[in-house]
Amino acid sequence: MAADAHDSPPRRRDAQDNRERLVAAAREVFAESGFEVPLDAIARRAGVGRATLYRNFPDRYALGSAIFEHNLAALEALARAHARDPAAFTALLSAIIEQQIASHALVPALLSGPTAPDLHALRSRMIRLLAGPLRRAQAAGAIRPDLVSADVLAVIAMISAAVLHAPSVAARRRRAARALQLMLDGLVPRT
Amino acid sequence: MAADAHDSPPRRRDAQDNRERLVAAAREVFAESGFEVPLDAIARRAGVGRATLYRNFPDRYALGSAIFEHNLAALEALARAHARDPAAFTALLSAIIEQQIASHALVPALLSGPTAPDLHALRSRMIRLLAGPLRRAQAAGAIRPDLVSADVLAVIAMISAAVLHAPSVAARRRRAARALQLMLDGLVPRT
DNA sequence: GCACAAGTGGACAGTGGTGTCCATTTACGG
DNA sequence: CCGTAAATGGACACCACTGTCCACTTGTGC
Repeated sequence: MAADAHDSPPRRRDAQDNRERLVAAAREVFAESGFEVPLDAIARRAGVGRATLYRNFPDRYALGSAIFEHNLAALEALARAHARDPAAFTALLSAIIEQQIASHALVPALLSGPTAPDLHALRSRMIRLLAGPLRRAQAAGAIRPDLVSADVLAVIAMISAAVLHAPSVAARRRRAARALQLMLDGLVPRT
Repeated sequence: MAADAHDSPPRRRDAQDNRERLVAAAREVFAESGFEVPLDAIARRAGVGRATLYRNFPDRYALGSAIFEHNLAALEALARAHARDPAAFTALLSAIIEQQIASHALVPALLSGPTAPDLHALRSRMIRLLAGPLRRAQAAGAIRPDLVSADVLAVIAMISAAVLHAPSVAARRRRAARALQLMLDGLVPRT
């Protein structure tokens, strides 16, 4: 899972560059055209041949994992930064949505059934990452006590759905904010 | 829009039967395999050739519209039945979700951008259908007063997303109920 | 610089879905 | 019954995407 740099003979610099370019291109293209975009487009955007893409990532989900991995590291850092903050949970939720707006890869990766092998590990990390903040938010009375991990994944999927078909990034942000507001407050008026 | 039975020369009975079989098959297949299923599968299920399918419905969305039309009629009947009930809104919401569980065609049809021509009319009917019950629910204090039509479509999309990847119809129902509960009450505890 | 392996990308065949065409079948009116 | 036109469905050509192969190019250690 973290055996990158020490046991295999070091890769050529250009090869490593291409790999990074591919991940960056994938993030962009997924954001523009959704997760089901043809892989051709990603290779073209990265300025490499198809073969290079397939050599680095056997399929679409491997690419998704790479992006997901990257995002997850950022979220874990954020969680550590808010280690004692009862508002960490909602901050993480916002960050996750923002990532979804930027890449469109996270949620399909999160939800896809048993399609993906290592993807399951990433999903577990995501759940583990949220467990602490969720518990703290519940203890502080900020989040309903009956909310469980599966609910949180569902909530993420739900807000993503509200965002999906928006025409622009700005529109996506607006809709995400509204959806999060409705989700937190509920449709039934308070007091 | 409702010029079916009087101006064109009456169609042959078998042709009409086939058309109905196709719609029924489409509803089943969409429910089992999602809206993006190959049209072959629908023709096979209906026991007709591909050409017959294409003659009746130029594309996937025409099929979606036909199902949608049918569902919408049922919802309009339901709305009339609850014409004075302040709980009509939530009843309609539940019914819509239930339809989505049963067909998977409604929400993609509702959301798809400018892809579809007559589909826009159906979406408008849906919004109009919900407007009255929404206003009544708001007047009764059952639904937050700032909720607008666009929000309602978003809410429908959100709950559908929570349901999408469930392995069975029973699981879908369970998840739909939970999502609706979270949506109505909100994630933040009450009182 | 040079040799050599790592890496590349265009070309290629395979696959699955779409939409159309036409010889044959089937319902309907007389 | 029979003639006719509507209707059918399998065959066909088409297209987009996938995944692999191999002759060539490019970094890297000496």
